[in-house]
Amino acid sequence: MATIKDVANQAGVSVATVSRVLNENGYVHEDTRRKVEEAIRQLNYSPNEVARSLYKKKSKLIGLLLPDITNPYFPQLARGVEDRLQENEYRLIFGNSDESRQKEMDYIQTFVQNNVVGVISSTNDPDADIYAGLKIPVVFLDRTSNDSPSVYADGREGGRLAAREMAKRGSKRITVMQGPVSVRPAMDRFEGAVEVLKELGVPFDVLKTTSFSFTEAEGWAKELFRQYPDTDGVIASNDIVASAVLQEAFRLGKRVPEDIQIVGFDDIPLSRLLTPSLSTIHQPAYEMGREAAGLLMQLIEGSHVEHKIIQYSVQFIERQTTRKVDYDG
Amino acid sequence: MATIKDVANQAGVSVATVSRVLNENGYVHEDTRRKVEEAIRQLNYSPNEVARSLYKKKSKLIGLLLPDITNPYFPQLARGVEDRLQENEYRLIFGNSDESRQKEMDYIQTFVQNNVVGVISSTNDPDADIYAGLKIPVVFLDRTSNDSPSVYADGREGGRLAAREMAKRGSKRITVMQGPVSVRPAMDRFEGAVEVLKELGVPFDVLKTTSFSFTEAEGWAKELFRQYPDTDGVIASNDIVASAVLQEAFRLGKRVPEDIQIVGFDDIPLSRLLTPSLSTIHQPAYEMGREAAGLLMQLIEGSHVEHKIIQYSVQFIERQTTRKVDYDG
DNA sequence: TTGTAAGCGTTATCAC
DNA sequence: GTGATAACGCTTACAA
Repeated sequence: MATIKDVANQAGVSVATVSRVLNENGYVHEDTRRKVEEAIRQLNYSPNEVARSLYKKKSKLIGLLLPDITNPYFPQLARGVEDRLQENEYRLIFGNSDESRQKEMDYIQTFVQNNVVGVISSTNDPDADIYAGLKIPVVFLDRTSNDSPSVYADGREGGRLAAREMAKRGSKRITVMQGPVSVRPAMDRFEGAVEVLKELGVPFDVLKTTSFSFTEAEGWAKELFRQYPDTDGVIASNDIVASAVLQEAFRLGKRVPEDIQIVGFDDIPLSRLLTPSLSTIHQPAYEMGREAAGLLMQLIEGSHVEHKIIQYSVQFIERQTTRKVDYDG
Repeated sequence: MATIKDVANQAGVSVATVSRVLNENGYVHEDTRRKVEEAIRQLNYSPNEVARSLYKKKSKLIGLLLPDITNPYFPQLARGVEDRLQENEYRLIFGNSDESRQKEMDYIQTFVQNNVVGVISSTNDPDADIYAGLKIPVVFLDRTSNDSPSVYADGREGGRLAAREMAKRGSKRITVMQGPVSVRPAMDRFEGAVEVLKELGVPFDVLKTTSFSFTEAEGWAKELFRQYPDTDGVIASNDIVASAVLQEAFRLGKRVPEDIQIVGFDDIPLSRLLTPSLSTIHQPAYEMGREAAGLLMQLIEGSHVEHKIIQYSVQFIERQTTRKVDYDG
């Protein structure tokens, strides 16, 4: 690979001059600029970001930490982040934490070791020391904490919405699936749902689950119907689990939504391709990713940031796993 | 952040000594080692990877280029890659190419600028100059080309399998969905299917599609039944499209698999959660990702590499969108 | 066994 | 306008 020195030689100038044309600062005569640019072209030179980073103590790298990209909700967040970042030439060092504290710390450490200028994280513990001690901006995505910059969706309201829509559509014996307690959005949803159900006086049961994994989803679904065989409405902890419940309901010969209604969470792309298509609570994942990236870049570039905590509202997407209502309320 | 110099001061030794204990090379007295380690601990020091990378012209970073992580097949590849790499402390700079040549080149360039030691790419054009010109090892994943190192699945055989199983189960008027022509595995599947269908003399039609996107999948499905309303078997180009076809079939009142059989490709996690669950051609995506990472690391570490091209075999997963056969053949 | 110093490819300061 | 040169944090000859 050609270095700035090679370019300088080729153009018959000093490295300082080359650096000036590269960074478009300082004076440089039009003729020399042309010579330099020509040399750059000839040598197909492009600057070594590592050397830059070392000197400036700043890179064009950003660390992204997600729980598990294998859960279809996260790729959308990731794409939003990436697309927005890419517009400003930032690149991503990416890692999955699997909700493991250790992995999370390891990744954060290598982010720092590689001079990343900012971090976007969907951690379960935004208040952990690792984050507090960071000297670079951090934006929490799909998570929130006190007044740290964060972008997230209103899970609690999502839970309320789900419960309200179920009740409105006549479910009388609802089962609320409670996601992992350590995952904040999961708890928010759960609490929101319970809040409304109590308020409305609708009887309900709770099924605790401890993961969102595909493999376990089927297990939760079976467990659900084993424990509550005559539930007529399920508020699932996310769309994956909802899909498993839907499938299990069919296996048991129940009609959806006639015998049992189901609502999911997230609105992952596949939920509309199910049959019946899945009613769910929509979160604008892609947009949230973009927003987090935008916020982070503002923080990095030091401009004054107005709203450091951005809450997106969620939306009930009526599809076919819930019944129709022809009145309003 | 503390530097090696701080550690040296704190321990009352030179930076060279610190470096020696860090890298466990050269002689260092047990007592000094202890002093240094103590200083490291006290200062919570961890070496600057950027400086290392600059000096050694080698980082612990690897570039991963995937078409679109939003397609549920790719996260599995990505996880395989990441998990394997992580065992050896390599980290990932990650990008989505969207099958765009420009984006691809941009990413490859920044990979190089950041001193990555290797690249894993699912490009549509492994023979492009960008790759040929790279001075670092490249492994093609889910793709292959001549004798460049690659890890991929036998798409052609997948296509044959799909066709054979459809025919065996009695579909008489098959529609083969042809994926994007620029995507090699898609073409392989297609050709494999056509090969067998011709061989067997089963009449078939072809529906050309140009993407794997969720949003367009529904369009292809509608188009399929518009053009070939009485097809009784669909070989879809992947599971996403297959799901859309399944849904559309229901909408049109067709019974699956009685009236029409459907086979997908990839075996993404959600395919088994559909109802009826989707029969499909399984590719060991996670394993392939791991393998690609392992191969790349061998290449990086310069050890002799035996089989540079690794083809995985695929497998027909019989689920509920195909009929049962109680004889064999 | 340990220290000194050169060098990795940049940028920025300061002369000229 | 342009060119030396120090500095960024590390590793590795080479000396001691």
